[in-house]
Amino acid sequence: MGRGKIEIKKIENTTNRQVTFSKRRAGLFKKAKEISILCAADVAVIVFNSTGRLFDFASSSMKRILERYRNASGGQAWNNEYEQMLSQFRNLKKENEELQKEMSYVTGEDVETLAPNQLEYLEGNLVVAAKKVRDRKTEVLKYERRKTESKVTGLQQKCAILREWLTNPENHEEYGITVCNSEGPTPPPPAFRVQPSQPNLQSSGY
Amino acid sequence: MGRGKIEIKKIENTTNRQVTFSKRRAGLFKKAKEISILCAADVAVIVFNSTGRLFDFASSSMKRILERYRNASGGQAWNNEYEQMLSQFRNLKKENEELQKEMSYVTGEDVETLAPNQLEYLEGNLVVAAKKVRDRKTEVLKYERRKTESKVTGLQQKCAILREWLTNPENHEEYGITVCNSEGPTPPPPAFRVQPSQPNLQSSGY
DNA sequence: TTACCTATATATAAAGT
DNA sequence: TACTTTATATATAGGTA
Repeated sequence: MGRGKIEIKKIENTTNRQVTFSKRRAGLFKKAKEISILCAADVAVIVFNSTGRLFDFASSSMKRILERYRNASGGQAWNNEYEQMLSQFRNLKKENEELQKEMSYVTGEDVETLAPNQLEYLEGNLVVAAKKVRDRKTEVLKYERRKTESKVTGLQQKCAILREWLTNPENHEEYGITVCNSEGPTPPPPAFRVQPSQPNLQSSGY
Repeated sequence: MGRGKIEIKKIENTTNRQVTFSKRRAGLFKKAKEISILCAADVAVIVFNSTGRLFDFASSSMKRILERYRNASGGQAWNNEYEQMLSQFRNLKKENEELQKEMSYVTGEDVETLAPNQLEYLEGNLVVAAKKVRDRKTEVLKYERRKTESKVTGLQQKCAILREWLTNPENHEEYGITVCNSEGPTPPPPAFRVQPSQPNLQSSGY
């Protein structure tokens, strides 16, 4: 339809291509509108031109048509992002429910449903956990005591040095800043990590 | 274009409408294909006919075009469902991480990061939980013992009756099936619910 | 439905302005 | 570059099979 017949293949001349695009886009949208009115159809057209610009037409709400499309196409041609998140979401939800259930067991709140042998096992775990916590508490307290003691020792040494200075003022230069900064010979604690209040726990192994 | 001109308004004759729909749908998709080839455009067309059936055309992957549309339209015309799920997803994830952290504390696995007073508190909770579980276990065991005892009593009664029958065979008809089914007078347990191994825990209150 | 026919309405390629 | 014109290609309404 035009002065000459054209082959359906990419128009290489840029200007020409843009002109044709504008004309045909208008035609396409007009046709879409007509079929939607004539046949009571719901139509959406989405077009990106070769430079990536978006043009769209929808006979009603684009949002609604796309939602409807997602339902009708059975999630088949839906975007990965959505599907992936949906599946991740379900997994998370399941995991969450299990965690909450376990949590309710482990706090002794929802144990009415458990059989005697399960109760036995749970009790054992709780006792072990309590012991671990108690042991750790002891360890920490011991470490802090040691730290404090070494601080005391350090201060005592410092005092001794100061006293020495007062007694023999001519030896001042022999002791430098070194002495003043030393707070004691206590070694760092075994595997003692202090982290901020929100540590990242990725592993679920317990 | 056709034998006669038609007004652009809904075609009331159903057959006619369906025929026109088929023809124009084919035309629309053809035009969409042509513009996509001629102008190197990316085109998607979605059509629902008046009975709700879906027809679609995409010059490349429908999935990709819709994703691209979502980005290009700035999420404006995106479906609520997605946004809502995204926010729910984030909440769940956060909740999940917290639960896992708590779980790791409560099993005594990840207590290195806790301060002495936190350890003290945790230990207290664990001891309380262990006691609750132990108490429940005792309760269940007592209940089961009672049940067994009443079963024994029932059987003893049955035996007595059978012995009685053997002694005085002429009184058989006085005792019916009733006696044989009675397993004892034990009342139902106080708030004792036995559920299958995977109970549904919907409430998160604890 | 589905496909074919054909007169006509429309769309549009290319040229003009 | 953008609008108008115009010759021609295409789409399709209304039939028929």
